[in-house]
Amino acid sequence: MTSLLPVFRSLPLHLVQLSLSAVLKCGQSFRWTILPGASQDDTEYWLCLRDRVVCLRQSSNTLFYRAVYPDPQPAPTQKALRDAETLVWLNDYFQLDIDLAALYDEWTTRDPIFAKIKSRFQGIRILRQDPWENLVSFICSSKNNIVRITKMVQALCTHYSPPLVSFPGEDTAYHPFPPPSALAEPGVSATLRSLGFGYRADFIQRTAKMLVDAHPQTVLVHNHAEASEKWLMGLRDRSTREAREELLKFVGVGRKVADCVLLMSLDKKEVVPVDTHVHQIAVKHYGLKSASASGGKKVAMTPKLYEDVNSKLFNVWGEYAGWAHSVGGMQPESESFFQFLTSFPFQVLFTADLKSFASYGLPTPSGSSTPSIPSRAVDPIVLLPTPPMTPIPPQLKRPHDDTAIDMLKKFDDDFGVTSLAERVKRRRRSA
DNA sequence: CTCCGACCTGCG
DNA sequence: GCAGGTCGGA
Repeated sequence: MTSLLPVFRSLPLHLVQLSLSAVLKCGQSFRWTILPGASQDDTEYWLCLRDRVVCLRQSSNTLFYRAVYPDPQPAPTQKALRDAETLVWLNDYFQLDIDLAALYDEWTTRDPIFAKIKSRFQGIRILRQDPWENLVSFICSSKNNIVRITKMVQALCTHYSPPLVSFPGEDTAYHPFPPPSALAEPGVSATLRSLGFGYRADFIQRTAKMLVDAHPQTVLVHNHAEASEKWLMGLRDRSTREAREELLKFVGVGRKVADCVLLMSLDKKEVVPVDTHVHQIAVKHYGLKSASASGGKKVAMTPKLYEDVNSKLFNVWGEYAGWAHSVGGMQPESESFFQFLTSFPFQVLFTADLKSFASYGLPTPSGSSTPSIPSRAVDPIVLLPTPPMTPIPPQLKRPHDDTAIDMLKKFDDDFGVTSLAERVKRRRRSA
């Protein structure tokens, strides 16, 4: 089994430019499989594309990549081509031509609030995702949380797209994201409801049908993008306003979802999607005038308010405001911040790997400021073992000491909030 | 054009 | 009873 996995190739890339542990679980893409290793840089991230499963691993200064195919024994020339393709995909998906360090510098200059939090959240960048997958994923996101969205997207793939690769002795096969035509059939809606999609089931089926009807398939080529997917991709070349207008025609797609898609798959880097938490952050940290006097409790997100928040943050952060929001949105008020803190890889860090916090762009425990980088990061490509597919040990699922709570208190102090430590305690008690 | 309730499911 | 939203009718 292990022998079927190709060796890793390496790409020089500093953690400042990309932090997989932060980016792949922060609510942009919901389809990455996390295979935890003994330590953080043994962790692997797997994503099933149309024709291959991409596997990534990261050390402080290197990104490691390989891909697994349905046909594991290609001709040598084919093999080289595949590696080249994977590298091209990586560059595109992570937008590695964009210098994130330079952007952080610019946001630091423009925004003292950003300057204060940036060291904790290094390497957070916007992915350049597939528009169709992105659209469906965010239709799922309304009134929802990351964990459940992840389950829904996974269910979508296993039920509506044939497995691309599977491994003997493992129960999980890897499925690509299903094409629009697979979700456009009338029966899909009922099936998705039975899978727990709730009211989003109808949105997804109807959106898929609208797309397929408007851009019918003339020729079906296996593993290739359908006409409607290409049309969606073409929105990258339209203006932000035009592209948004098109997206808003779909059911289940309001301003927030449309803006997420514009930012995360249609190259509209200046767009800041506004949710209730981003709104709160804009009021608290960026002096947005609160609509409801001093109370500031629950204000309905009207189109006008949306525009106010949106343009306010654009003015603060500038041309790459949407990218800045993915970092600035990681403030203690934000739900994504909380989910990020309590999500799996983070919790293992809390308990198992405190010394290397800084290397993951995460808060360093007071006292230690030196990120300890494992020395074998120099040449781990062939030597690294295949990551274990064992489930997460139960004792690692929750912090077993109070270190995590202490760190959260430090966050609370720094930001003048009192919620995080309490919320984690509550959550732990109920677990 | 703004306001308001309903909508699935899951978790506190 | 409410959640990172959207729809449709008043």
